[in-house]
Amino acid sequence: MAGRAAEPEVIWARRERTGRGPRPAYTRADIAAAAVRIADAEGLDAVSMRRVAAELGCGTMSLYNYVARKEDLHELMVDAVGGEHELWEPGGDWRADMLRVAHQTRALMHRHPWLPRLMSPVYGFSPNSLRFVEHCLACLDPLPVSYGTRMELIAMLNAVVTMYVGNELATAERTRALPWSEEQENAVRAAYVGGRLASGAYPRLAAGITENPGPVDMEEVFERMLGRVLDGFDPGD
Amino acid sequence: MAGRAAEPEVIWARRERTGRGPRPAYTRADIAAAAVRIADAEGLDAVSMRRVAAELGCGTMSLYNYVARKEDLHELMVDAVGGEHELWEPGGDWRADMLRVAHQTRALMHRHPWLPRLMSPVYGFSPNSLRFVEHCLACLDPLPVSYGTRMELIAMLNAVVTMYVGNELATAERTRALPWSEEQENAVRAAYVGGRLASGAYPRLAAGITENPGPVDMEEVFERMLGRVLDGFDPGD
DNA sequence: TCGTAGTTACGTACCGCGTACGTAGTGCGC
DNA sequence: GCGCACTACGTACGCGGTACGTAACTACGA
Repeated sequence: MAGRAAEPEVIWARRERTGRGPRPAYTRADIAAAAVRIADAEGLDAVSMRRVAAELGCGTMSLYNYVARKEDLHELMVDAVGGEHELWEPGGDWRADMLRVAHQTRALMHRHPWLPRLMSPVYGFSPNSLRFVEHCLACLDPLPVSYGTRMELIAMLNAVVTMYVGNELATAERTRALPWSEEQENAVRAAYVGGRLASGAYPRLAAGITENPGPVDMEEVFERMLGRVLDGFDPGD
Repeated sequence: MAGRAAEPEVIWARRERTGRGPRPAYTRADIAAAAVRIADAEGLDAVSMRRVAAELGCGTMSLYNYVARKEDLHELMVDAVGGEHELWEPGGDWRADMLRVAHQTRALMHRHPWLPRLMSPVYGFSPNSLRFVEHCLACLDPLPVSYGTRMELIAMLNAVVTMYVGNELATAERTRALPWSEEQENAVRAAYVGGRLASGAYPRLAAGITENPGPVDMEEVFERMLGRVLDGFDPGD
């Protein structure tokens, strides 16, 4: 009957400073930066409330004055690195501009390998996310399709980039905690898959591997993928 | 100096029964089924080693005879529901067949809302995953492009479907643990975004919302997306 | 045939996690 | 200048993954 109201909390909807009481010792930016520093250096799993508090030099529970849940800390992190996106004046060639966006996103994720894991649709409303989408829309001004379609383009391009780079980085991020190296893990997996393919149960898969046994050029694949996504939206004038 | 070897462990590479010692009380299928049951009913976060062991009726640590890490349990889950994919004799129309694959995947994810979260590239080697990819390749037999390109098509389609359905389900899965409803959360977010848009800082975003204020038909969007992905690979003969 | 080695089963224990709660201190607004 | 809303943070709870030790059990080599 008593208890608390249990109203939905969206961190961006609450102003950072309320006026009353002692001035907070840290800003949201400070906290986000500390968390990002830890995640970059030690992986996302090292980002705990205690660890971030220690990094800041304050008590663990003090963090809860700034964020209601750990998840909000993640939102702060995503927004913070989203601010690293360089926004330029679109040049009129929407295809070139969107390619540049995609490459920038990929670079961002390489700088912060934990980012793909935190890329969630529900985080799409942070200040820097809004800015980013607005910038994409500006790049798409010359594209003669509805806003709805433009949004779909942006969503799809981001999804594909996130998935692609997530794949690129997954093993690396994963094996960070494990007692063996990425190469060892890959070797064991390759040996296992090789054995399965040799069983003859997957003829096409085997043929695919045979066709191109060497390591794939990931840059090339990425480029091709982007091209295909954009093709799907090109009215072809 | 002593310690253990610390060799990479891939669960699929080790046979289920070794012959020596008492016969195991459960099969991998039993364990996977128990975990899936819990995840379906109570969400992925309810799937803990203790909880799964309780569901099976055995001691917690007994599970570690079957899986080396909790992550392996996740692999078992993904593989188990992957077995629900219905594989048919491809009919010669690769486009229709791949659309059917995509719709089936989406249905699978709706049945198991935790699946998108576990869809990781490193899980791509389980028996049922291999079967699934082989089946997709069979569907693509009529498509006159290299195996490499076919693999890229499969990867991209799966990525897009996973992202799309993940978005669809994210809030639902997320708010399961929270003390307020999905509708309340959405309302608060919408109010916040409305306020930001009213600030005038994001004119194109605002225009986009104005253009289509009603709720979007997600089915339609899904269909359009699939079409675009496939278009990108259609040589057009 | 019979050890014995490789397994299974599982209780106990450790450490780290997110976070509820209570208390003390602080400074703006009335 | 009083009071209240806020900050700071120590303590504690319950739960998580899992290392480790022990006891029972069974297929295999001698």
